[in-house]
Amino acid sequence: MADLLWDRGYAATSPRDVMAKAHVGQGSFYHHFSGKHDLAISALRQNIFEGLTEAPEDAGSPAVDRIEARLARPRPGTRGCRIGRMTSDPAVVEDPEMLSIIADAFSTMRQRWATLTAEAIDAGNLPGDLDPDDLAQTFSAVIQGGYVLARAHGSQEPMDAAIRGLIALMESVRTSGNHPIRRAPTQTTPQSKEHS
Amino acid sequence: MADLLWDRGYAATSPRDVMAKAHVGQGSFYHHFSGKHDLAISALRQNIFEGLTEAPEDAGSPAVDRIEARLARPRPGTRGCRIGRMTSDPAVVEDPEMLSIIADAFSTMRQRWATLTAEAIDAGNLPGDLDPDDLAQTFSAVIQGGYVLARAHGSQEPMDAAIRGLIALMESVRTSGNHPIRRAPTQTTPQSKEHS
DNA sequence: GTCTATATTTCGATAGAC
DNA sequence: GTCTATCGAAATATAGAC
Repeated sequence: MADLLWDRGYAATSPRDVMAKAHVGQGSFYHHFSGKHDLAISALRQNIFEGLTEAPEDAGSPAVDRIEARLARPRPGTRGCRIGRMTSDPAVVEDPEMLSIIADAFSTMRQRWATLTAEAIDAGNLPGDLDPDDLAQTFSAVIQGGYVLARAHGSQEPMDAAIRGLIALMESVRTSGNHPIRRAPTQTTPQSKEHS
Repeated sequence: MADLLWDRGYAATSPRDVMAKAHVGQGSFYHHFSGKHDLAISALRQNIFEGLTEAPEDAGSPAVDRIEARLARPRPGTRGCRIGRMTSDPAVVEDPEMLSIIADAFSTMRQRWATLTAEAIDAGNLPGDLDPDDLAQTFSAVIQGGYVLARAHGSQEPMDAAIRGLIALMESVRTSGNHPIRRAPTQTTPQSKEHS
């Protein structure tokens, strides 16, 4: 069902479609799952697991480069995001269980972006007055919005353009860093949270 | 039907729902419209007209300020975008007529952003190496993605955060402008497209 | 466990009275 | 123009044979 959930959404996917695609009868279906909702929960969890599983970037490069590499990661846009598209389906949003699974997925992504962004700021490659949590949502939003634009135009290009625009902004605000060459083996420049 | 199209989507909205909401019988419905699809086209056009109708910003302020003001415009996020949400509905995307109406709407928005961005670059308030068309898609994407995040969390906050993050980036890349005080009444600094 | 009926409701639309 | 009655198909699920 995972594929059908992604392509057709929850409300528009019937058990009949699932059974046809899986080449099973109704008996099998209702033996293994209590109904459409039960199966959808399983399929949703699987889609989210796959959507959140990403190849890690080169751990050695600066955080700001890892941000840009992650933003620029190829994403087939015209199919839409298997997680984000769920939010348009009222039957999903009105279901507390499904909605919380989706909200958790986006929270996980936001946390990843925020950590990376905070790293980049700490490294001195992004201005210190930027808020990592806000920027994290901006990154998520550009990707999610990119999917929407790609589907609206039936083309990958608008999504790529949106991400290019964001990366160009990132490059424009990029700062030169903490000058690690001048970093002495003793105390570095005094930072605030020195303890813990 | 416009409201139902926004809230429930195309596929999930039945003529029965529409007739109940409008307090009319089936006879009236099928007398004025040839069917569900016909009515949806009308409702979609109306929603897009309303979605594209915006109060103009203060014409006297710099273009970069008008961009930020337009980005920060209040948008009730948890209902989603009445245009963007259509792209999740396969029945809409697979219909060439509806899809082209939606694609045109996004093209109109992109054009508006691109014009504003080009103005800001010409005024010297944004770096000249930024691409107005790419940035225009970035702006659209942050807004569309903001809607997705707001619906995923059932809260306005993620959308506001995403837009705050983008505006903070804009402020960081903002440049001091063309120094209009030094602008002489004769020829200004030579620009490329002086003819036409 | 998997299959084939069957039940109930809704969908999208048509027919025909008024 | 607007109404009620009705149709054929699909959605979601249950019943019961094998």
